[in-house]
Amino acid sequence: MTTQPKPKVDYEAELRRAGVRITRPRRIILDIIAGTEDHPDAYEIFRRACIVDASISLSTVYRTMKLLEEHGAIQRHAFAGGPSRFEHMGEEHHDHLIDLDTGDVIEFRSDRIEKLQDEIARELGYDILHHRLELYGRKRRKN
Amino acid sequence: MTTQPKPKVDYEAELRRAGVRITRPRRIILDIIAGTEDHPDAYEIFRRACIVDASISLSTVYRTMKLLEEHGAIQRHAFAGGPSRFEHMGEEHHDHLIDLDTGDVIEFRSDRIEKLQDEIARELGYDILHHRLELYGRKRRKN
DNA sequence: GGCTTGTTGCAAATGATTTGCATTTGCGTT
DNA sequence: AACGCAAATGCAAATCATTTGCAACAAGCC
Ligand SMILES: [Mn+2]
Ligand SMILES: [Mn+2]
Ligand SMILES: [Zn+2]
Ligand SMILES: [Zn+2]
Repeated sequence: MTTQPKPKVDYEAELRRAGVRITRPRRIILDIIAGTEDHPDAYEIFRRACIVDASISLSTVYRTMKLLEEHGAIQRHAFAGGPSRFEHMGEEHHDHLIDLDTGDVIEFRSDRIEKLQDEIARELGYDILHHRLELYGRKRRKN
Repeated sequence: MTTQPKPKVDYEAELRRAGVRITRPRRIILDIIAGTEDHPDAYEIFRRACIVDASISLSTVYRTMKLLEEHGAIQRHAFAGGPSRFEHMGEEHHDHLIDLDTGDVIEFRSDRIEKLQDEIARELGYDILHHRLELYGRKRRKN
């Protein structure tokens, strides 16, 4: 009955194609992360999944997050001082600004920074496989 | 007896001034982090401390790291998939490139990236208190 | 040298995440 | 539609990094 806002990608088909069994818990978890724009942690996903099916276990959430991560369906973020948080793999890469007062996570993207990172790595003789850029701050006092 | 390569800052005096008691374990740990240029984790610091005084406990290492961090004497890094690692607070800020094959940590600094970060935060209405920029990569294949 | 209070070592507690295992289930096959 | 088997699940117990309670101990001050 609960219809998710049309997901950009059909993860279910994609995973099935990769030989992954689509079980009931997996489908539920997949719908949750495909249907949200925030960055929930494992326990929050578990909580939301329980609303749909109270028999789902936290272990399965963890196992599924790892599986989805390995298949490139989701991304894991380890923000400072908290458990891992997840989000569906979006079309375009972005980094995050964390509001230290509210905990809000704001997404942003800077092609210039991305480019500079590549240049730096190149100069050091490296190829970047992935990176992590997080800004931690608070709302500017409008004085 | 063990003389460290002249530390840039006299943390001991600095801490004492702040009302922190300089105990034997603290002095030993302080010497270790002041005298190294790498990024050891708590257990590695514990191991090195034990060479000087086998009675030091891991708890004390953890407690001391937290204390030193609060007093701005050291910096804590939580690189992907491992325990926290520490380094003495250097004169100038820098970010890190982690070699995924060897685990080596390479330091770098880009004023342009630092500046862009500020601009981005400003545009979003934020002031950055601190940030985290880590590049994960591997040596470029010289082909 | 003794006093007061912060510090230590040790063991037990925590929080996040993983894992062993017996039971269940997805899904290609009959 | 029922079978069969490997893969997935739930639950409890195990791990890992880090923290904490508490009694014994030691820094800094008179
Ligand atoms: Mn995001
Ligand atoms: Mn460094
Ligand atoms: Zn980025
Ligand atoms: Zn930086």
